Amino acid sequence: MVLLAIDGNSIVNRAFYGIKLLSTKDGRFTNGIFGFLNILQSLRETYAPDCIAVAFDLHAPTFRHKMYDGYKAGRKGMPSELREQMPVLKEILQLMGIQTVELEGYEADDILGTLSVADFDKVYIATGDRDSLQLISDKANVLLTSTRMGRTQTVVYDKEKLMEDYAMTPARMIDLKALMGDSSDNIPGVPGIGQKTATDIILKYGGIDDIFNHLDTLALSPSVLKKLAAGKESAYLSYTLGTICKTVPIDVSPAAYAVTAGDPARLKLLLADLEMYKMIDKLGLRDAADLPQTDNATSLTATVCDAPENLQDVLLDGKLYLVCNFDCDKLQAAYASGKGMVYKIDGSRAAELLLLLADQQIEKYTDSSKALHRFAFSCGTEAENIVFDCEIAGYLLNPNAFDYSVLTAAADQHVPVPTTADGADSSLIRAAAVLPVVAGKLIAKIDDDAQHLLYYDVELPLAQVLASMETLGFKVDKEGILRFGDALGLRIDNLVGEIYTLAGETFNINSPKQLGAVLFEKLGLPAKKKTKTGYSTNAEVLEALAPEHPIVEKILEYRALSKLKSTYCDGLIKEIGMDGRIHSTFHQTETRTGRISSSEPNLQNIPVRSDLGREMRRFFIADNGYILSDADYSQIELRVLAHIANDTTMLNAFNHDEDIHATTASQVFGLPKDMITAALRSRAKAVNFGIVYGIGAFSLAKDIGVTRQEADRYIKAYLSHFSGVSAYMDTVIKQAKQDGYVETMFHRRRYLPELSASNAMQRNFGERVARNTPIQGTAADIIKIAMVKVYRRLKKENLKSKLILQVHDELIVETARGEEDAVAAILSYEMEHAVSLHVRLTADVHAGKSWYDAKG
DNA sequence: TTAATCACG
DNA sequence: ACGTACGTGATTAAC
Repeated sequence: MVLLAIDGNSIVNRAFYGIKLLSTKDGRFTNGIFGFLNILQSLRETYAPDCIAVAFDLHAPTFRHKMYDGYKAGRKGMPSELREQMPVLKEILQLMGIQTVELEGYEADDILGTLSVADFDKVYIATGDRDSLQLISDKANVLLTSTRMGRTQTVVYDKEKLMEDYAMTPARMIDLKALMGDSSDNIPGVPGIGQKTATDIILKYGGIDDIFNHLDTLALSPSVLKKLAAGKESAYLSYTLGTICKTVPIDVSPAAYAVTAGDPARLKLLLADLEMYKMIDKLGLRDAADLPQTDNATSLTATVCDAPENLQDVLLDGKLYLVCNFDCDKLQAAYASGKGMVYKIDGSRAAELLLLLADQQIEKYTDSSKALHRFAFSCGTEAENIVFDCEIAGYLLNPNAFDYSVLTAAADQHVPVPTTADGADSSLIRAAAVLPVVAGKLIAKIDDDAQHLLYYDVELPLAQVLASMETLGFKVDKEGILRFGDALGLRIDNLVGEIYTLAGETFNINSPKQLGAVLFEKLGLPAKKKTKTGYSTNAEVLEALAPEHPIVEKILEYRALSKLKSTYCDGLIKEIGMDGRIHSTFHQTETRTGRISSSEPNLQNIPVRSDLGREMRRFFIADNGYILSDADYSQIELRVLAHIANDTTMLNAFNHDEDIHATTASQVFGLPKDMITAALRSRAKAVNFGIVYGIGAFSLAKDIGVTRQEADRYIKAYLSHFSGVSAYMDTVIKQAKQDGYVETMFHRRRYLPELSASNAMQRNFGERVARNTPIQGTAADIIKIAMVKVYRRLKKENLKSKLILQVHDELIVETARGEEDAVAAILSYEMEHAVSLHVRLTADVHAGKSWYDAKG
């Protein structure tokens, strides 16, 4: 019989500190449980144990005080975020059919010690605690695990490996600890003797009895001998404290630890409640009975059949419920659910499906409407009347989630998912089968959360706008980019040569590690900052270093140019389609704040701040017969803040068309407007940014190069003069702590489990996010509304001009010649009138042949 | 796969 | 005492 004996407290601690805080929507933390179960499963796979025991501490306070990693110094005990997970973990283990062991007055490792000498053929002791290495024997191995950044590593210790790493037998590990002590365990050891000395002594003379019985004959330095003599009593006490008990009165019969069937149905329910859907699959529980519905077995099998001759017959109450799989915009397979069965529609019937999609009368429910819109566009038609998109609904309900698939939503909403005969499309079939019920549940929640308008009038229509932008793409001058890239390449080659000469050697300049070695070791420049892995070599550090050595400036230029070449020239060239245009993907359910993101390629971070970088935009052009119209909001986030905070000073400034940074400067520095210099205005601008981001004096000081105290004064002055903002910052956090989430003006929601973290850093982060998200998110809501309005106007007025890009506060329309004025009027009107605030919104519109020219 | 860096709003 | 502003995505090196 093989036993896997797990130190529950130790492993769950490793998991807790090694994985960032995860929580369910309603704020229950789950990262410790999640990590523990992952480690448990991987150990089960590797060692295939017949028996499992998970031991937990339940020690009387007077017994050995073991502190856990991460709060050794604090002596506070387990943080509440972890403590609350322990009973749930124990319940899960019970439902898994795994024995947990705890006994008053004993720690987990005493229980492990006892089991390690029980009547098993092999015992694997899983722990994160090196103390247990003393338990190694011929049949007992220690699996020492560590978790960092969500990844677990396990080192197997048997006698040989212990000898290799520590040159000790298991029993000598106790002697080692008796001499060197262990601060995290409150084991004193011999004062003044550390690991190195202790190891030396033990290797030469043996255990503490051998040492102390012959103390006067040992060939050791006088100071060490003196310390040993003085610490004898402490050493023996430490030996006792450090010895793991192997005689805990627990059941040691192997049969008691055999893994039983447990209760898969309740386990599945509990894991679903914890929103650990992947874990349900991982533990093989996907097909476990669904508890609330166990008596209704017939409804739990999806019946799949070929679509009827007339596709209209797949409708359910006149509605189309559709789950699709597209590849390169081509329909691979679609499944529609209705009338108690699931219909398969394959690619050959794409044309018929399109007719259904284009039918204004039929309401469509889907897993991803953007894909449907793209499909329709690519076939030269449009998908009409899509009333439900599962992905978007899930995103609005909780933008912190990992995926928004129909099956995840079903699990989330406790909708029983049917099984199917195994097939490649199994998940599509099951998703289609539950889509009507899932849609009903999610829509009810959307309404509960006051997100009706956001869902139906903003996000659903926006999906079509994004699909259109993706389909249209942005025309680029490929030859121009190639030429620019070649020119950059030449200059880069020269720089590389100069850098090698100045360094006196060749090395990989792209490697921060090698670069650090050259700058800070070989050339002896002063290292200002360190990263986890070595010296920091970022632009901020290098700029400060530039006067010290001519190589630094070369490196900065090299960095800038190679970034331009690799990311923008080479990177964009790869993404140019057969039509000479770049078709980025726009993500509608990616960001926590409600913004859109762009990838493959990212068109939202094309350079603009530096002169050379901005040149890239000359290659983003309009088609023949078109020009580009570019409209951007002026200070939209600060205007949103003025509105939300209802701050009279700020509202006045905006409504009188004042320069907001100058106004801030005048308030913060107590000077009349005409005494505000460019430098003061620039500082005030940084203060305004800081306010939007959630401000800290340190960062502000770093940003504008004043002392911390100075920055602190600016912030205090700001808040005293902008009392509305000051009040908003307080109330939003109070509200967030009370509700567990923050909202934008249009009820876009973001849950903030960080706010109840006991770790001050995490909590501070939560507070900054609470201050920032309603601002950034409301601005995102507003431009999304504007996009839908602009798109509709262009369409309604039969203009050839099309919206092709959004960059957070900026819209770009590829404008047909002759439509310039109409487009400019539409952009500025719809952007400025997207919503009605207490401040005017203003948008600046410019036109030009390239993005470079069109950007004011 | 993660860390460092840097591009954008 | 400790770390240090919000939100993204791409590239490179190195494990």
